[in-house]
Amino acid sequence: MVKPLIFKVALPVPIYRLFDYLAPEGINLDMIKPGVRLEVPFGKGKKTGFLIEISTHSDLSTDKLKPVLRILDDKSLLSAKELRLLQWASHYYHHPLGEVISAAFPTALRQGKALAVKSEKRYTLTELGQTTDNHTLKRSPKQQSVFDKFQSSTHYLSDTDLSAWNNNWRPAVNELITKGLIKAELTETKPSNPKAIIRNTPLICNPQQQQAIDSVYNTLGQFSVFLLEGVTGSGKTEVYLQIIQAVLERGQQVLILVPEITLTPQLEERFKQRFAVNIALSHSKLTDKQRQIAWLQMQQGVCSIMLGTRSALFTPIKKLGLIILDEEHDTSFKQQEGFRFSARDIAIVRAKQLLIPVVLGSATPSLESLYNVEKQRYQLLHLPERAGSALAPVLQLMDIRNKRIQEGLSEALIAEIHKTLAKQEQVLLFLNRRGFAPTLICHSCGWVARCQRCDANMVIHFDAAHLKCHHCGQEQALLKQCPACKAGELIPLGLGTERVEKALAELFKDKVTVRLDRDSTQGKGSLENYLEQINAGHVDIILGTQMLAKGHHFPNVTLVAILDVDNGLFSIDFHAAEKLAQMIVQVSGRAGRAEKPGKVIMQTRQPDHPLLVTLIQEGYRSFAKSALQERKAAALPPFSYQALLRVQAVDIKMPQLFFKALSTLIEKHNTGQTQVLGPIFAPMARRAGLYRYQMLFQNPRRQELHVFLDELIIEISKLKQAKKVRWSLDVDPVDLY
DNA sequence: AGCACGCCGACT
DNA sequence: GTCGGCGTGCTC
Repeated sequence: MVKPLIFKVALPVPIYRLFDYLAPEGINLDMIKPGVRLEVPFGKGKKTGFLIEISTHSDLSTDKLKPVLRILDDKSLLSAKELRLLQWASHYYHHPLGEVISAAFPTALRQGKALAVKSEKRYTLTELGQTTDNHTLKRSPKQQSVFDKFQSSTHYLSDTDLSAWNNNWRPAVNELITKGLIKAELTETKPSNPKAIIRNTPLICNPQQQQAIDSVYNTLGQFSVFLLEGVTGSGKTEVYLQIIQAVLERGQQVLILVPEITLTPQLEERFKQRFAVNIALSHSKLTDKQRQIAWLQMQQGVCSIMLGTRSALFTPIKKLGLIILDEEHDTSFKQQEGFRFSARDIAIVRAKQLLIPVVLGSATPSLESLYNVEKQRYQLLHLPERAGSALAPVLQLMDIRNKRIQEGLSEALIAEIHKTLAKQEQVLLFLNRRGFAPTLICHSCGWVARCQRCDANMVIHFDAAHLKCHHCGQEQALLKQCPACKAGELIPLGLGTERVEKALAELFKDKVTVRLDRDSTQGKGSLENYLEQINAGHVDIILGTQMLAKGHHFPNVTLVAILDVDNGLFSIDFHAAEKLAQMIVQVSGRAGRAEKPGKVIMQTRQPDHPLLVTLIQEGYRSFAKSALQERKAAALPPFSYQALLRVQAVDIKMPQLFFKALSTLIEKHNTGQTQVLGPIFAPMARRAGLYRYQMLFQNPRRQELHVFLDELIIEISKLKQAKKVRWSLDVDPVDLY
């Protein structure tokens, strides 16, 4: 008797194991390769899974196995290497393979839908819709949808669309063309001419830029990691563009990852201006359909450049020749829930696997990356000055101890603002707290408005006349009377952007202030609108939160003030100092241009704080050096490796029981040097109604830590106490909250 | 994660 | 007497 063939299938379920199915009969094994999507019965229903292995063995007896219902792809959409990368990531981050692979696919494909785009042919429709008033075409909904698809110049067309076009729409257009009433033509687009990659000419680079370009150019076709360190305005983008050009000329594709694409429309614009090739975008603001098209276009090699965020990392790419990761220090490259991967770290693994270079860019490189430079794992490319000999902004600490402060603004700062505005220049104020005030307190009895579900105070938002919890999003109407003593006056305590905005309106009556925070830029396009206003010079003072620190550049801003720099100095998380230093440098990079150097003022009550002093007197690199020394002394990353086990539950007892059951297992498996810290309460012990505990594992040897974690995960998934809590393992955590 | 099975309270 | 609460266990 012939042994039946077994398909080992990864399913998008939180289970750390593959599922065995009977292969369909009479399949051609030469055709069916790992990576193909399968429809399989699972429990009561069906699921879309991914073929991982074909075998003749199963731990279960054949009669327990169900047959595969359908093979969804005739060819795997992922290359063997791409599949292997996902398997590596699943293993490294200890996340179930099916969920990891699933995360790499666009939503529709994940759900087992057929490919929306089958044809590899592209068609161009020119000048459609030039009808005269008398001869408007009547279009059926189907025709209309085809018409809409062709509104932009070049389109990637599915077979269905093509036949819809030919059958329904083209005869009508042809008739009008014959009558001379419409100019429209659908032509097959010729493959792009490799000579016509560039629309305009590259800029002339300074020696450092040229050296950076040459260094990467010389390693094309080999694995190499570059850290491109350059301040704002040093011409990093031009370096990217010229390296990309070289890769495109080799007939290869490029993947560019950025922290938040909505903040970098100018980057996209520069790519479009420079290159005549097709560019795919991938980020969360696009529809699922748009993302899927972009995904397939990269997979099939139709687009040459993909510009995307974290999740774009897993896009299959036919001929990937280079990965660029801009603002590499940015923690949004680390996914903070579910599959907690670092797009930066996996990008390097992907590059290594494909033998291609990867360029990490930043004005404020992460300590890990600087350490890797020191260890000669990465090659440093330094762009030391602002291109066009612009001057770097001057950083200065403003001691506000014992000084009069009006709504967060010292008199000296107010004077500086006046001075700047008098020169018709703009001012940028930075306060990383939205809302009016972070606390509502009773003047009579001391009662404080707390969130019911979190260990946090409710934040006052006068704009929306609400109290809002910034941790769980819960809102309630603004209170008029103290609910505790029914007598006292309720007073807003502390400072938020709304409050400063109000103060600015009174202090600078004839000036225009805009506030940029998550609340004020809710509406679609409203941020862009504000930015336009600012750059058109209609705004005098810009006030905002963290979102100002990224991407945008305001050439007419010559004064930047960080209102409360001390806030970042006190944190239990050892990453805080690094993040603060990066924030300060990034914010100061928003200002000034060649002929108008910027000035950056930091209000502080800790003017002697070593972090601030080092940063200001000696710059980011010196700060990083001393911060790395501190990390080394404390054996913290990058001198050791960490994983954080987070556990939460509505009932406070459940995490406690969980850890109690786990502790003996940890002892049993921890035969190496893994340090176990905790369990302790998370810094915010209760959030959104859940009690949160955590346990930190640390080991100077990565391999040893991972062996331990592997064993631990197996034990946890067997643990019955684990079913009563929500637990997750965060490998290389960047946020210990 | 879903989903069903299973054993205890307020309803026609 | 039933409908349904979510605790428990399984999914090839």
